[in-house]
Amino acid sequence: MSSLNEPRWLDPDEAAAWRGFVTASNLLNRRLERQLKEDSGLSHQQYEILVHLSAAPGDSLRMTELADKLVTSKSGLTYQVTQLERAGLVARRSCPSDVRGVIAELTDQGREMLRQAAPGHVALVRELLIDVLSREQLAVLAEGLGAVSARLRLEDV
Amino acid sequence: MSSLNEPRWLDPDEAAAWRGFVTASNLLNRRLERQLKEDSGLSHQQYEILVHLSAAPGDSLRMTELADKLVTSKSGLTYQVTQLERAGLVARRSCPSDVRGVIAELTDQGREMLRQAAPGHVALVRELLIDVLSREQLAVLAEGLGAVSARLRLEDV
DNA sequence: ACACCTTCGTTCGAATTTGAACAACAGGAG
DNA sequence: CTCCTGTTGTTCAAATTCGAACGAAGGTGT
Repeated sequence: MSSLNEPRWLDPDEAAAWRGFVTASNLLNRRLERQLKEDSGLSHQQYEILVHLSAAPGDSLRMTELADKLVTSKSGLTYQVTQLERAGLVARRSCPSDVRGVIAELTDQGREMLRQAAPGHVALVRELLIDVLSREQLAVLAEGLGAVSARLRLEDV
Repeated sequence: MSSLNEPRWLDPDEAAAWRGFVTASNLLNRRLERQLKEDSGLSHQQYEILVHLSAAPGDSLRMTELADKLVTSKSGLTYQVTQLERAGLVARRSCPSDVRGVIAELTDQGREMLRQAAPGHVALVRELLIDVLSREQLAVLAEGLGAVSARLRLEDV
C-alpha cells in the first residue's frame, strides 16, 4: 500500500540520465554563451534567432512562429528582436495577410554576421558534443529527445 | 582544398541530435519551471539548491561547491541563497576551517519544503522524459551526456 | 616574517527574462 | 452584418542572471 501515496522515485540509472541531461545542458549553454559573446558579440539566443530566420523561406518568420521555434516567451522575443534590429541584423516588416502580424526578416548584415559567427559555433558544438559521442549515441539522442520534444509540444496546445 | 577553411558542418543526423537536445532542454525547463512555481512557489534553480543540499553530508555545502554542482555563477548563487534564506528554507553558517567560507545549510523548513515539492516534480520528470524513453535509450543518454559533462568540466579548470 | 598569487563570497550595474495586462485585429457562428 | 472568442505583438514592473571589481583571507616559496 506504500505505492498508493509514495511516488515512483528515480532509480540510479534514471537519476543518472536526468542529472546528466541537466548538467550537460547547463555546462554547454554556459560554454557556448561565452564563445559566441567573445567571438561575435552575440548571445546564444540572438544567434539562434539568426539561424532560424536564415533557415526559413524568405529569411523571414512571423514573431509567434519564431517564438515557438526558439521555445521562448513572446515578450522575450520582442526584446531580442529589438536588440537585433538596433544592431542592423534583423528588420521588422508588417505582414501582408494579417494587419496584426509582424515579420522579422534577416538583413544582409545579419546574413553576413551569421556567416562569420557560424563556423566557430559549429566547431565548438562539434568539439563538446557531437565528436564526444558515437554515431549510435547520436542517433539514440536524436530519436529519444525528438520524442520528448514532440510529447511536450502536444502537452499544452 | 575546401576543407582547409570550410568548417565541418553538421550532417542531418548530427543536426537532428543537436536541435533535439536544445529544443528538449528548453521545453523541459519551461514546463518544469511552471510546475514548480505553481505547486510550491519555487523556481527550478531554487529547487535544485535544496536537492543538492539535502544530498550532501550534513545537509550543507560551501557556496563555491554548491555553485559548481548547480553549474551557475557565484553571484547568481549568492542571490538565490539570499532568497531562500529569507524564505527560511536555507541558513548561512560560517565555515570553521576557513574564515572566508560560507556554508549554506538546509533548515528543517527547507527539508519539509523539499519533501512536499519533490513528488510532483519527480512525477513530471518521469512523465516528460524518463517514461518516454526506453531503458536502453536512458542508458545511452546517461553515459553519453556523462561523458559530455566530464569533457566540459575538464575544459576550463 | 615577507611578498605574491590564488581563492572566497559579496556587491554593483547592466542586460535579460518572464507573465500579466492590454489594445487591436482575425475568424467563425448565428 | 454582429457578437464572441481566440490570436497577435507590445508594454510594463518585477525577478533573475551575469561578469567585473572588490576586500579579505588562504597558501606557498623564500
